[in-house]
Amino acid sequence: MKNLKLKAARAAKDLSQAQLADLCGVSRQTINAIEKGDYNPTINLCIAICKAVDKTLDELFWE
Amino acid sequence: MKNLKLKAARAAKDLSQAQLADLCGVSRQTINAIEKGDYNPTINLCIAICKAVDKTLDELFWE
DNA sequence: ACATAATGTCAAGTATATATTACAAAATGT
DNA sequence: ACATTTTGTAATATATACTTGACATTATGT
Repeated sequence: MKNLKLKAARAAKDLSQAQLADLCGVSRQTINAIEKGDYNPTINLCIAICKAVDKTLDELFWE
Repeated sequence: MKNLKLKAARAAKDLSQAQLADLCGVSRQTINAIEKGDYNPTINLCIAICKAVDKTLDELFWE
């Protein structure tokens, strides 16, 4: 399932997938895949993403 | 860094590492390593752990 | 003191998260 | 219309999460 909460949070910060990837130290494809929902990132990456877009784990990754 | 919040939550449910591992569908060693803090589990496993011990991601995996 | 359960840890294997390169298709701005 | 940025999506490669099996150590109960 797509992660629309992440997509929205990223939009709210006016970041492209590439910029967010850069902030998190991962590739753009990884961010793309996470938003698209077809994989299972590590908790450390989730935390890095949360910090970059100013959200918490529960806000972005809890159903 | 050790995850003492997880250790406490597991204790509060009176679950052994092996029992928790079973509930989450992973090996005991994986739970042990996560509590010990030397690795970086996937978000799906974190969510499974949270559900098993009745906590949220922020409660167990946010600093 | 003994038995058993729970935890810590190691080595070798398998599965999968993530990287890299590359290209096509949508958006967006001018 | 054109140019540029952004996004979607492959293929192949590498790092690492997780497994299995095994043994040692520390708790817990009787």
